[in-house]
Amino acid sequence: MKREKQPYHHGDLRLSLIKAAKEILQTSGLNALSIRKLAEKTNVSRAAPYHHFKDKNELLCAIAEDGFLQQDTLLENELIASSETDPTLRFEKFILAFLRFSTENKEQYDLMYGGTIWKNGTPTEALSKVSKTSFKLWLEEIDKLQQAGVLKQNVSALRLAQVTWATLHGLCNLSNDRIYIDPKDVDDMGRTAVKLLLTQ
Amino acid sequence: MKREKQPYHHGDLRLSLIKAAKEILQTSGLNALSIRKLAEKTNVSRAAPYHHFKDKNELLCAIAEDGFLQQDTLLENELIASSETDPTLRFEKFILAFLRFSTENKEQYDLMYGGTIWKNGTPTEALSKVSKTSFKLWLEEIDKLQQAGVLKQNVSALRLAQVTWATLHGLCNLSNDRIYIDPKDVDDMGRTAVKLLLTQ
DNA sequence: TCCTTAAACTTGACAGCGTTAAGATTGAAC
DNA sequence: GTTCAATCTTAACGCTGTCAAGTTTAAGGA
Repeated sequence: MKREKQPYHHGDLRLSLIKAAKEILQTSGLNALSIRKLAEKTNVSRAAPYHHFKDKNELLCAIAEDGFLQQDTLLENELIASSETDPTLRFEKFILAFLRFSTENKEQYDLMYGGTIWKNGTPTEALSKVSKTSFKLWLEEIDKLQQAGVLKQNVSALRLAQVTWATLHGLCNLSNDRIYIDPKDVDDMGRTAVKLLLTQ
Repeated sequence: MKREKQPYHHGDLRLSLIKAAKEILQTSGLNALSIRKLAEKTNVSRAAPYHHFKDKNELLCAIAEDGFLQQDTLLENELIASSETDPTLRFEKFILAFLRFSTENKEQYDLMYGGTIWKNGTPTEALSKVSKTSFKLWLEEIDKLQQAGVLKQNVSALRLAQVTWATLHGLCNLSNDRIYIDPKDVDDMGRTAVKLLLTQ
């Protein structure tokens, strides 16, 4: 399949690549995401993407970065729009919104928090930064809840944030990978997690 | 690099392949594990492995299966040998042993519980079976703890087992992928998780 | 207006991967 | 001793990420 005639300069290839990549991720998963298919889909040669990303890893990092921004605004909006003041319900809302994001963006979630990027120790500077910012959002929320007395106080806020986040992350993984959990139970599981973590 | 002269029939190639694969996993990670390298390491032709495994996925499943058996006996021994009767301490022991297994066998753990096999919905029959058996071990332990009153009773045993396991799994992932957690804190994190989950 | 330059893009090539088809070798069973 | 199925071989296909070398083009200075 030959490419259509295109102007020699694409215009905004970088953005187009990310957009196309996200589409492939949604419809066909990470395994199906290759630079070459991406190039074809963007009507550009195999090597063109390398003028915008050092290698495939950098492309993946850019997608993950994009995911963090999406997720943060989504969660912030959820909290602001809700105007929920009861801390317990606020906590539950946050958790359910997080779970929903992860199930609606499985593959991108995987890229954001999974081993593909992190295990090999190859996150971009930019990605490292947004991921930390994102965790800070969670940490602050947990801190508020702890001060409001709905979460245990015999552990440090950092540890509390880490462990609660691990719970959430574990649920997302179990659901996305379909191991030990039926995805349809995920909301119920989220509510159970809230129950468990609350100081009675 | 040519292969040494070897007898035409290897003897027990299937086992040798799994053994060699585990070595590569430990030393170089999943990315470095290819059928071809495996064949070379086993002094056998590229296509030979396909007489023992339908495809690469089946090989990976066999390694994961092996991991479940290892892990189960390790955890069972830990519990039996300990002769710890205090439920809380018993719980902590179990959790710490689990975390230790995951950090000492990162890549195999990833294969056992990660998306590589499960997300694509391609676990072997045998693998599905041992993984369920393994979860049952956890479920029984959690059930005992709930009946002993150290875990909350306002949720079903199954849900409790799933959520606590998600917490554990989340910690393993965070530590192995080195995101949000410094691996050296993992034990402390495990103890924190225990504190949080206990009714108290 | 022309020339230069650097960015964006191209083709061609390389090594590595999983996998299959077709044929060779062998130990074991009859 | 012959047969037969299991085990293993080589050769090849199409896919992948990546790089080197050359081409096109937009933009800026003379």
